[in-house]
This record gives sequence, C-alpha cells and structure tokens, in this order.
Amino acid sequence: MWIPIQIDENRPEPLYHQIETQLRGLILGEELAEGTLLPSIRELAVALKCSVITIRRVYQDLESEGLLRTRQGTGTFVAGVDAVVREGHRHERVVEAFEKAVETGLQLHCTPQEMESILRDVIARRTAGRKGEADDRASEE
Amino acid sequence: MWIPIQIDENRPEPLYHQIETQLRGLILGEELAEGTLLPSIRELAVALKCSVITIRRVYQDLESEGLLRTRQGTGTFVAGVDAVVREGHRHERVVEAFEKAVETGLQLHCTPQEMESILRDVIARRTAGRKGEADDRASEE
DNA sequence: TATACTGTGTATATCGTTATATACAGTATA
DNA sequence: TATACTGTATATAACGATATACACAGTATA
Repeated sequence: MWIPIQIDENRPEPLYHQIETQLRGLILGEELAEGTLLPSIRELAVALKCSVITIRRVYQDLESEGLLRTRQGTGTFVAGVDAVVREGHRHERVVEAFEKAVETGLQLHCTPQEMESILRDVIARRTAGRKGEADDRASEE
Repeated sequence: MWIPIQIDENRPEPLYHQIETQLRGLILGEELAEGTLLPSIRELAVALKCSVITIRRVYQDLESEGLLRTRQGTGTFVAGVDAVVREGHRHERVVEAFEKAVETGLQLHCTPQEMESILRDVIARRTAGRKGEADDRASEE
C-alpha cells in the first residue's frame, strides 16, 4: 500500500499537479496493475505531507480521466481500462503537449525540418546520462 | 504607424500574452524592420481596446528580451539586433517549448520514435489548409 | 517656455488557481 | 449496531496573475 511518489517543494509546479503526473505515469506505464487498491486519501496525505483535500483532488481528476475508480467507504482503485483506450488516452495527452510546442514554433517561423531537428536535440539531451526514466529530481545524492 | 495585431476575447490566453506573441512574431519574422517606431502605448491601447498599462507591459517584456528599445518621451522602436543573436533567441524559445512537450512524453513512456511521429502528425495537421501562417482564429468569416 | 506628445511608477481591483479545515455520508466488520 | 475505516461537500483562506487608474517624468518643438 505504498506508492513511489516524490514531492519537490522547490519546483514551481503545484503540488496536486506533481502528484497527478507521477501517479498517471505509474498507471499508464502499468507499474500499478489494474485493480490495485491505492492508499486512502488520508494515508497518502500524511505520507506526502499535504492535505487530504489535495489528494482527493488528484484521485478525482484521474477518475474523471477514467484511470481510477472510487467507491465511497471502500477506497480508490486503479481502473480496468482497455489497452486500446488507455493507449489512446496516453497518445492524446502527448499530442496536446506537442501541439503547444508546434504553435510556438510556427509563430516563430520555424520550418518543420527545424522543429524535427530541435526535437531530436532535446530528446538527446534529456535521455543522455539517464537510464531511460523520466526522473531529474535528484541533483545531489 | 499601424500594426496587424488581432485580439480574440474568447481565447483563455491573457491579453498581454496574445499581443506579445504576435508582436514578437512580427519582429523576429522581420516584418517590422529594425528601427521602426511603434505606436505609442496610448495609441495602441485605444486600437486594441485595452489599457495603456497592458501595452506598456508588452513593450517592457519585449524590451527585456532585447527586441525593443524604448526612450522616454520619444517612443518605442524595434531594436537593432544582430542576426545571430536574434536567431539564437528565437531558437531558444522554441527549444523551451519543446522541452515541455518532451517532458510530458517521457512521463508517459513515449519512445523518441513515437514523439517524432507525433510531431510530424501535428505539423501536418497544423499546416494543412493554411498558406503557411500561424492563424487559426477565423472559423466563420 | 508652453504645450502636447512620449514613457514610468505606485497603488489597487479582480479573478482564477491552489490549498486548506471541518463537518457529513457511505461501507466493512467485530 | 458500534466503530473505525473509506470517500464527499461546503465554505474559505492565501496567493499569484492579469488588468487597471492616475499622477509623475522626460522629450520635442512651435
């Protein structure tokens, strides 16, 4: 009943968003199996040193995305989402992220080739020195 | 002394940001030549139906980016930026935009190949049916 | 130097986001 | 059914981003 989520107070990114992003990653990456019972909102609130309402918001947001299923009095579970649906959901989120980047690029008169080149650079820089995980929160240690 | 900037009240994007983005595009795209005298903050405020302070903020932000040069009592001009510097500036902005997209992609376990594929899709969709301008604000009309 | 234009600085209103406390309601089970 | 756990709803505090009014200061020029 423990979940590997790390909060970084120094980041400008809001609490609930950090938690959502990481939890979403765990679910979509299938590191949390379908049907898994998550910690109760109070339990996780204590563990992450934040309020119950913040955790509640996270669970609620992810439930409305179809990733969680909640039953009052019982708990919150990882939803059983069809692989195709889950894949579509994941894909859609990435597409939205890239649409913003492309919008910026076009406003600045980038060519498609230039954007592709920049993408490759950025990916290379992000994945260099890492083992393949999206985790850049440990500078020292 | 007229500048082709369009405000869309319906967009969630804040006023100052819409103006900044478009003006930045005009300068970096060299549609506004170096040395061009921009409309006074009061003049542009009237034209765009917003407050003087909002225009002031835009001019100030772009000045701190090195794109404008301002002289109290005289006016605001397009700065003479070295081509290399301007190019670097432009490039840097696009890189930042793509870093966010890549971060999202990695969190969702995208492979580099998948991200490249998505980028091509998004670009294709954005440039289809357009003449090459970043303008999707006219649905009717 | 008077005037009519430039940009500037201070102080403030408004709104949405983030985060919270606290009281309420459903569920499991001894 | 008592109790000890689940999630839920309402009201609100705190903050930052956005946008503003208005009084102030520099510049050009008749």
